[in-house]
Amino acid sequence: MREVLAQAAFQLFLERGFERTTVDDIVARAGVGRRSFFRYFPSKEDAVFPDHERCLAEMTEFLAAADDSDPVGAVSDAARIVLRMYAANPEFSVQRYRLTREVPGLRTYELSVVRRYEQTLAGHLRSRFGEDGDGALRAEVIAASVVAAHNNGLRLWLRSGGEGDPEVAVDHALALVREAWGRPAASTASTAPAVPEASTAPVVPFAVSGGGDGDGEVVVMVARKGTPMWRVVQQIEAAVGEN
Amino acid sequence: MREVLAQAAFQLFLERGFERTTVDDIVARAGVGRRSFFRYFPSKEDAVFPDHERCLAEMTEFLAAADDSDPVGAVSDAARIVLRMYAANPEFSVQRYRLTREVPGLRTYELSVVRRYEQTLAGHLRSRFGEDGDGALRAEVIAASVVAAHNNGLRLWLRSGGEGDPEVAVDHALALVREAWGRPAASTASTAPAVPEASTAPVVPFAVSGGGDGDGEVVVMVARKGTPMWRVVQQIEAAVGEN
DNA sequence: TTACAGAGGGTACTGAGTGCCATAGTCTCT
DNA sequence: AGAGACTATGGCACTCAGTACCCTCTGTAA
Repeated sequence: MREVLAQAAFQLFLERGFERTTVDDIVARAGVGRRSFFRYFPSKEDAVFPDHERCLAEMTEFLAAADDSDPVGAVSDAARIVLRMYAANPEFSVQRYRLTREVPGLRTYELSVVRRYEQTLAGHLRSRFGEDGDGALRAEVIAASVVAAHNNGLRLWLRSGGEGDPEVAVDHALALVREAWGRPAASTASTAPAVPEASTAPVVPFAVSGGGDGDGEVVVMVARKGTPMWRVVQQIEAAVGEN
Repeated sequence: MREVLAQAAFQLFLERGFERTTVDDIVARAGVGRRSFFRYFPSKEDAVFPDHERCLAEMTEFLAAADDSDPVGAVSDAARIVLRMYAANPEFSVQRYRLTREVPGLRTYELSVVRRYEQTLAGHLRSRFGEDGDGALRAEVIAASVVAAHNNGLRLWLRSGGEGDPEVAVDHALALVREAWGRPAASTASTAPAVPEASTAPVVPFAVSGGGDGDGEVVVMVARKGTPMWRVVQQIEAAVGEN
């Protein structure tokens, strides 16, 4: 039934476009009641990505069983799981890609899906790197890199119409990431110098009327050297105005 | 009017929550017609992020004027523009952060905003790296890394309640990215293009010696109203000093 | 047979977002 | 001053996604 609905929906989306297809249209073609649609898909967008939940679960399971010795390799392999899901149905994936490119609502929805993959990868890396120090930072940056690399290779394949093997492009992209992050780089983390807090107002803005029309007005500011940048900007924004 | 609506909306979101606030509630509090709301904000979510459009335009402008010698440094500095927008209104940013964490719809919306920043950065890198070979790949991965690093530092600051200087965490995070992807060394602040614009210099900084030790020194700046924020900041950074 | 459970269907409602038109203020040209 | 145009705003009606509530049907166990 879920399958029937997903297929009916996808057909209609290709025929009339996503926005010009109502849920009533979908359930009419599928021959079911409108209420049933929302039983199987929380939203209209979900019908376009019917298999991501399963794929996400698969990735989670894979990472839980992964070897601890090479976390970056593990998340790279986890990303390949997603790739294979796409590669398993080239024509569907390509059509969906074209559809998603056209429809802003679907693009946004896809972002939230990708984000969940990314967070799953980041969570795994975090658990290996540790939460403290730069562990969380490295985890998130590497996860983002892996996802970006994967998506680059995947899009390359999708734009080609689903011809050939997508894994070669993705492998190459992931190799580039591994080259940058894979080896344990000597962290030259220099603890940033603490900026002293000025108790007195660091910035004193004056608005001075200029030519006569309000637009040529000039703002004069006085700041102490060493004032934190954000505090200066805060004052200036208030003075210069948002326009 | 836009401002009035945004404030009324944000108040109500904090009071009753996002979903439990209808557009009718907002326009009632703002004292305007319902139709006007959608004139200023395409969707209810947009009212929560009223300044991202301007910030994105600012970033685009900044990158268009950026030096070609150090693309990674340029996109890092571009990311700092976003940071400063958050830092300019700490209490608002923190409240919005907490709100966004709670509401799935807002999280998704924020993702689409972040994505646009990322694509802007990637576009700039792509134009410098070249589209061919690994140029596009490197551009997208580095853009994703920069965004992830920026967001990590930003979230750290937001979770702290907006205390202190967010730039130190973000600088540190961006340094980690630069270490992995950028060329060696090159402090970010020192690459700031030194001045410029003989025609209409928007900012004229003066350093005036103060007490005797260099720390009490005072800087006087003059800016025309309507000057792009990033240009002002650029000048001030050169004058106030990097730290 | 009744009791029950679970899948699907139907109806009415809320609320976001849009299209269309009316009205008021402002600017310009003569 | 007055006609015409342009812009900002309000009002109204409509579509459609998503939800709450209740109904029917079917199969199973006692």
